[in-house]
Order: sequence, then C-alpha cells, then structure tokens
Amino acid sequence: MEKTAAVTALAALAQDNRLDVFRLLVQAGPEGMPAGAVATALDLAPNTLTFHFDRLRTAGLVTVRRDGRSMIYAAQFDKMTSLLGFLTENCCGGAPCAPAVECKPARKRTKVPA
Amino acid sequence: MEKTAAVTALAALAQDNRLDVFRLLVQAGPEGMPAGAVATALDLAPNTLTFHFDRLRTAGLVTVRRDGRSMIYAAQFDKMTSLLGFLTENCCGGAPCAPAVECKPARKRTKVPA
DNA sequence: ATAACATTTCAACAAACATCGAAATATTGC
DNA sequence: GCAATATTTCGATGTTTGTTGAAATGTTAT
Repeated sequence: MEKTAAVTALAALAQDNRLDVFRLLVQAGPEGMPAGAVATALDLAPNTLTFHFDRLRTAGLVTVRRDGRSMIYAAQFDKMTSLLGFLTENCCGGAPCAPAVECKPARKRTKVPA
Repeated sequence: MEKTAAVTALAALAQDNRLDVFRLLVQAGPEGMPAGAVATALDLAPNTLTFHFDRLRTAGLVTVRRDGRSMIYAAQFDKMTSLLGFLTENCCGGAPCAPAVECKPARKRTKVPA
C-alpha cells in the first residue's frame, strides 16, 4: 500500500461517525447492509451518511451495490488488512517485529441474536 | 483503548507530514531524535513541525523530553500497539480473527549505516 | 549581560470538513 | 402514469485544519 492510500484510509477512519459506520459494516460481514439500516442503527441523517459512505468508498474501505431501492454497503476487509499491514510494515524500521495481521470476517452471520 | 482515543490517534496519523514524522520517529527508535533533525530530514518549518508534534503528542503517539536546547521527540510504541489492537479487536465482530499484534523497536540502532 | 541557537507561541488565513434542509434521482407497487 | 420508498445531489454554513510570518521563550557559551 502506498503512503497516500494509507493517509486516505486513516483519514476515513479518523472520524467518529465514520468509525462507527465502518465497524458496523465490519460486524455485518461481507454481505453488508443497506444504507437505511446503517442510518437507523447510528441515528444519522441519510444525506450525512451518504457523505461519510463516500469518504469510506474513496478510501477503498467500503463497496456498494444496489439491491432494489436499497444501496447495500459492505466493508472491504482486504483494504483493512493492507492498512494494518502498512502500519506494522513501517513500524520498527522495516524489521518484522510484528506477526502478519489479517482482518477477515470470522464467520457468516445469519441474523443478530435477540 | 477507547473509541475517542482511537479516533484521535487515527486523525494524528491521517496527514502526510505527520505520518512521515511518526514513521521517522519510529525508525529512530525509542531514544527519539531532536525536533531540528526531524525538521531538516523532512524539510518542514519549525513552527509547522511543532504544530504536528502537538497533535501526535495529544494522541499519545509521541513523547518529548528536553536535552539542552533541543527537544527530543520519541515514538510511543505502546500507543501504536494499542491502536492496532483496537482496530483488529473491533474487526470481525469481536471474534479473534487476527493474531495479536505488537509494535516495538526491533533493536537498538547505533547509527544509520552509510 | 549579551549574543547565538533551538524551539515554541501567537495571530491570521485559505482550504477542507461535517452537518443541515430542500430538491432531485432511481426503484417498486398500484 | 402516479404515489411511495430509499438514497443521493446541491447549496449553504459554522468548524476544524495546515501553513505562514513575526515575536517570544528557554538554553548555552562568552
């Protein structure tokens, strides 16, 4: 990962609402969830949310696909992994002081347990 | 680590010059290096640099101590480690999908090899 | 005490950011 | 086609950010 990409990704995560959004998407798993669901879960105005989604998407941390009238946003685990990689890679002067880190969904989630 | 602290740390790293500064300090090792040396290495105005140091320090990513008329800045490896921990911890819905990451200086550096 | 050096503080300013309200765009069902 | 739903786009606005120049502070040497 290039430094510019890292800065963009870090900036995308360096905001309260956006960090919440991203973490919610991470927990939602690779299938993602519709924008409206995120909006209600985090109590954010839909247009504000779009703004933040855009930032996350530009950073490559999130992808979108349309499903009917809903837009389904999903976390991009690969990008998260490479960001972590970049941070640890440039840690310790390039010497491998940390084990490889990978961030991928633990398992497929069906529904949130009541 | 709390979310607020994470956001602050991420914001501190989410800027070109600051990421450079931090990485330089990381490579300098736990003994750190004087502000002036960082200024020349990265070609930054001293007051601008102070501004960025402040941000890093507020985020807990850096510490200062005075040595004569120089201010020695050093990376705070622990903080970096806990930031990485926070990011991986909240990855995958709390399930441990990634091995523990630690970021500490590889070894003591004497001088940069020519 | 004075001069030189290293760094910080202060005030100012353009640029980017986060949020809001209103209007526009797509999609579905009638 | 028309109304309803889901989301985005646009314009405006207050806030934060990054940089600069000038002045102030602290430290060392003479």
